[in-house]
Amino acid sequence: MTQTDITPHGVSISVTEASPKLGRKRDHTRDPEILEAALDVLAETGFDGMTVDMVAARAKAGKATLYRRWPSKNELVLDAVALMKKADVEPSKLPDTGTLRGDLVAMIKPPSIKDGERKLSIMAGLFSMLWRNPELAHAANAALVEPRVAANRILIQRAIDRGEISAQSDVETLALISPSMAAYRSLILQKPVDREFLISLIDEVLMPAFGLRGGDPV
Amino acid sequence: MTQTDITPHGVSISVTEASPKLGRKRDHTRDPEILEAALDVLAETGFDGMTVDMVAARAKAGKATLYRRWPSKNELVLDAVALMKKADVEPSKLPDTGTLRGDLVAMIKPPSIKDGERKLSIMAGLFSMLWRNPELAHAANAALVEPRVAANRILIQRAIDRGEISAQSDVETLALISPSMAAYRSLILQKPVDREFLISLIDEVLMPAFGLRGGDPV
DNA sequence: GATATACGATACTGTAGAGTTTCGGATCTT
DNA sequence: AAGATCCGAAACTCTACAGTATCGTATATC
Repeated sequence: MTQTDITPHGVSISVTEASPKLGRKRDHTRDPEILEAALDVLAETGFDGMTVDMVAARAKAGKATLYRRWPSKNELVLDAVALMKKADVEPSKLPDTGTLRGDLVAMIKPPSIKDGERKLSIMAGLFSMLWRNPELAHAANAALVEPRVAANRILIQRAIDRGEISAQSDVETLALISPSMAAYRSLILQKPVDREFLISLIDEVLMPAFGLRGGDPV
Repeated sequence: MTQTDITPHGVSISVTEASPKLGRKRDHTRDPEILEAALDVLAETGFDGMTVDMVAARAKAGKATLYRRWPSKNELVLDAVALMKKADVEPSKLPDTGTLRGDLVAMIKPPSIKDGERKLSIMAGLFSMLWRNPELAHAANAALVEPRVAANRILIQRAIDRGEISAQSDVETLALISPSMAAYRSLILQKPVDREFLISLIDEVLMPAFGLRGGDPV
């Protein structure tokens, strides 16, 4: 399971599997580039606005090359979304400031905000598709949202463990607040999910919901 | 401004405006039926999956009839979404139980839940479209979400006025919590926004955020 | 360096659906 | 009742795009 072994989506095209004694090997090193291009186009135009030609052009690849690797636009997008999982937050890299609020604030550094914005764009682009494709809906949630929710879960659990917040707290619901409101704000209100918003979210909603008071030290 | 004067979307097609001395008048009484059919199809298949033929079939109308009234599928959908505004919650009909929690719980009676589900379906169907059409995004928010947020604002303001919750409460942010989390749960998690969820939302998130304790008397 | 193969570019095919036109029948107006 | 106009149905055109096929070029393997 190497790093480059990304998302073969299980579809083996070559049935004959003839022995390639001579010639050129299939260059799979460009797969991630193509998938990233697909994500860009997806985020910019949405699934239905997105054409395979756009993706090919963006990746400077031939359309035929894309079809050599993915049997359809659907599979391409599915793989592209799956690629996002690589950005999973490692538990060991989570902030550990000693207070829940400190941890939450530490989570919203600029690179994280930008990453979040891209994920929301991709999510928005997927939506019409999502509605008719439960498999994709699940994959999208797993790749785009669940990592952040999982991180929140860990931070909250830590706060419970050190007695900062009540052990009766509903971790599952609480971990969903921030992603929920960020998604709504971005996807529906089409307003930016910036530091100011996230801070006010922490102080106005999250901290009270944890039974704590929001603070000013940012 | 009569009741039936729904959504002329400002496009006057008849340039000549010749005097129709004889014959049959255009039957605009069916416009709402057609728009409701459009909303149904939209909720079921999403904007991009929706075809004008589907809408015509559902409304038992000819496709030509639709195009006689709306210049394009876009305008049709725009008008259909605008139609939803009719379901605006009248402030005078809002519950007034004496406590904020009582009011909030009273808001989630079954018919309201069903209405909310339909709105979320429509919202989901619109999404890919929304992404490329800010005008529609605004109209959708105004018609589908804003009414509920406005109702929440009123309930919260009342609670402030009678001293139940702090006057420093951020009404705007707090009014958004419930719609945000409901939308996220439905659109992204594709889980039902049912009474159980809404109650736990009130008790686990809203009430603490208001500085109150959730109660059991449902 | 020869050769087989993958590559990017581009031309092509097939289909689905937006929007138009046509037409016989229904219905409002006088 | 008569005539003008609207209706639903269905056939039609046109365009966009998914997916395929072709071709000259580039490159890895031998």
